[in-house]
Amino acid sequence: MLSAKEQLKTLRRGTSEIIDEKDLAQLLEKGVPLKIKAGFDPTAPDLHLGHTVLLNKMKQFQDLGHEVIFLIGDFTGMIGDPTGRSETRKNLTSEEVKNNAKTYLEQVFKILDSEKTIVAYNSEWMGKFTSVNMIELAAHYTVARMLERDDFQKRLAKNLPVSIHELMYPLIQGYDSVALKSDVELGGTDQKFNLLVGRDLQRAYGQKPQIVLTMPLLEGTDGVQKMSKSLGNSIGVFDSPNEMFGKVMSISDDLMWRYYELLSQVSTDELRSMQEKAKSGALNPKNAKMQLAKELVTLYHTPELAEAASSEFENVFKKKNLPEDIPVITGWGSEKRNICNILKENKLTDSTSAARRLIQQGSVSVNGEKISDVNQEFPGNQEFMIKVGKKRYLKIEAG
RNA sequence: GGGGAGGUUCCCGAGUGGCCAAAGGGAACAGACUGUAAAUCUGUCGGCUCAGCCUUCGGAGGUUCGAAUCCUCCCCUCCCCA
Repeated sequence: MLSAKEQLKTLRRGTSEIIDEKDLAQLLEKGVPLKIKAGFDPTAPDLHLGHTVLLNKMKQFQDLGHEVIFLIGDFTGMIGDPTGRSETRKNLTSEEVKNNAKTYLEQVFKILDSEKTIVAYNSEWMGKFTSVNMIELAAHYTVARMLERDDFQKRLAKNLPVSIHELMYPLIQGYDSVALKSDVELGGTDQKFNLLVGRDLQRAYGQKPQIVLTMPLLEGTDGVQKMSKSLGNSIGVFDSPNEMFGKVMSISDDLMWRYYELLSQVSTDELRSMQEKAKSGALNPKNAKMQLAKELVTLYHTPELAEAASSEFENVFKKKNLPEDIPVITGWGSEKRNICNILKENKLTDSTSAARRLIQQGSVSVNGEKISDVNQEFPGNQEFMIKVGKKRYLKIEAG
């Protein structure tokens, strides 16, 4: 095991807050593996890079020889975490929760070592919880303290409903820490309140309160809002190599460093030197971004696919060659057909109106020649290539 | 149970009888510039057989030459009182 000091240096990277760092240092000094807890609600079965920030931190603990517990909140999932919510979450059925949990694990072990990870479900203990237990648990916390939470405050101020069961959520999550006797709990900054409740409850149940370590929420590709699938700014763990590579390349330079810090294995020292080189002009930020994209594709796919995605990228965008995976359809014979209809029918545009607009804006080309006439027609008995905007291609084969 | 506010195009949000396919902002898309950067600027942003036509403003009817705007009923959300 590394010295406590070295461990702390690794663990501090990208971290938003450690409560309390001194206590953590003390625990690490002992040189024994710590119980690291991180809970996941099985509500979002599609993992994106935002989720991996936390997983990376778990992986670091794991690599440092600690015991990482991946807690699936199958019980809490049925309640729905009110954190940051402007409205009550829809409750999940136990069926949905089960399915989501399964998908979750498949994705998670791309990062965590499945051999070393302990997977726990909080229904294991919560399912046996009696109503008496529940009331005892509830007695450890006051309404006023619970309502201090910002998200509840906002809702109350706006006269939006807060259901009683939502007040129970932090208590149950906190009780998980009691049940697991965790030494450290990880979570996003938005989880701070819940994580702190865990400390209070551990104290109430006669345990040593856990260290709380919060990780920042990763911004999405827009660089502003947190990464979320519903906002359309996410990079999914299961995105295809080309897609993932392209999305990473499209982020801003500032955001790139953020991604480096939170998603990459590049060491903190090396990262610092890269940033300096980029500043002085010795390193083209674009190359740094390529490297990051390659690293991430390697991690979630394979080195070979990362290499392929990288050269495909160079090929298409730098050398302006055609991409390799252009969809191909068979033509429609000698009959002549209107370009707008061709675009619409092959889903290159949403409607013929959209097709017309794009043509008028000069973003449609056939065989490399810009189309300007909305009424232009093409027979389907010869091969040609349509390009819409920068990314949409379609090849028509003679038919 | 009583009283009040409101439901508008992907989202937020103007619009109270014709000039409304509906202001403004955001998102998105396209063009310029580039490193497919980002930022910025410009344009587009319901549909169609596209200089014209058709369908939209919670739902169904009605008044009117003409309704997102007025009337009736219904559905939904929120507030206040009980």
